[in-house]
Amino acid sequence: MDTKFLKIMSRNIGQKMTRAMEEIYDLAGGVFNINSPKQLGLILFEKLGLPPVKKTKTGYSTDVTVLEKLKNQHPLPEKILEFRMLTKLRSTYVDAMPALINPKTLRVHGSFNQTVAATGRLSSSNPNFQNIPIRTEMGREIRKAFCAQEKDHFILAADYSQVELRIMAHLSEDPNLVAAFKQDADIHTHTAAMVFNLKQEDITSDMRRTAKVINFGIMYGAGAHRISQELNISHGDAGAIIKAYFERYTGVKDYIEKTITECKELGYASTLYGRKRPIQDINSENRNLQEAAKRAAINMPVQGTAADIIKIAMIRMHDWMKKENLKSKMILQVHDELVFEVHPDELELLKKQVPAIMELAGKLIVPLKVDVGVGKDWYEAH
DNA sequence: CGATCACGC
DNA sequence: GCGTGATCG
Repeated sequence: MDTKFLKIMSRNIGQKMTRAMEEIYDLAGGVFNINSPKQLGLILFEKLGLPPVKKTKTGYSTDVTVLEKLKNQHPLPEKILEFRMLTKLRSTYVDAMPALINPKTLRVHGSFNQTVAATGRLSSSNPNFQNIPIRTEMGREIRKAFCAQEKDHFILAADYSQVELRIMAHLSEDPNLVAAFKQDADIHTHTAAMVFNLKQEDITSDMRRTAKVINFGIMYGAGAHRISQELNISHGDAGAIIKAYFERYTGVKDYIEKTITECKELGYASTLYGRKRPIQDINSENRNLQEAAKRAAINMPVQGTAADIIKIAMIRMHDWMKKENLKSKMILQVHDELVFEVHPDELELLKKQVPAIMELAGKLIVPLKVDVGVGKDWYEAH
């Protein structure tokens, strides 16, 4: 860990927080606890009279989707979002990491839990290395603190490209999806072309974004309800897009139906390698419970098989590194990614062998693809 | 300690 | 869909 970097970052975020806080109190016309959704709800929806978009069990929702929708009506919601991002980054990551450094090793040693996630994934705790920010630039900066212990050593990150969709292609044997991966097409652009019945070169970035939501949604068993929320479109439009998808990817449709039927008969869903997850609620009388169980049943073979494959890769990686007496270390797993601390003499070897071992860990009817990055820290390695 | 929110894949 | 953690009340 680069603790000097984290210290500076903490100070910088603190300054931004103070500025945001002052602006928030100004816009709200008074002091309140910004971290309290309850107090914030009163300010937004009663004092300022903004329209409450969504409710929670206990009152007004103030989550990111709500505040995004209120952005164009009042300047406060955007400032709240900024403040929330800053506090999240500082309290969960920037200030938490240094406290977890082991004084003997000067490293942070988290736990990878093998018997927590129902699908067979690992989970990570104290700290959770599997949710270090990457999506926003400010968050991503935190990864600069995750660096090699010794000078001249490197961080190497290797991640499976679209592994879950490739597994869906294998399990469903859908000709369209299989062909896309055999051509190594941009899968979201490919799906957009299918759904909107256009040539790939005519796909706009907005259509691609829609297709990306659909691709992920399919693997989560999402229906028109969730898709409409994610894309901020009507329930009817979302339904039409899903219908178009299943008309083009009939193999995926059949596979999903088969998975649910089989789960109803057996009481479990399983991965390609036979790992089982009991899903009792699949035959529940309660509609909500049964629908949730269906989504879990659809997702288990995909998410669980990806977990099986990366675990096979990790075992083979360890055996190989031991046999070759390597000084480099496999240090993190992030569901579809492995991270290594690399001795400079071994860099070229690992750059070649790590993706090779990962790509061979699963035998699918479509190729597995692994992208590799190298740098002095986790930020540069991506 | 449940609820809410936000970070990741 | 699957997780962990900070914070509030």
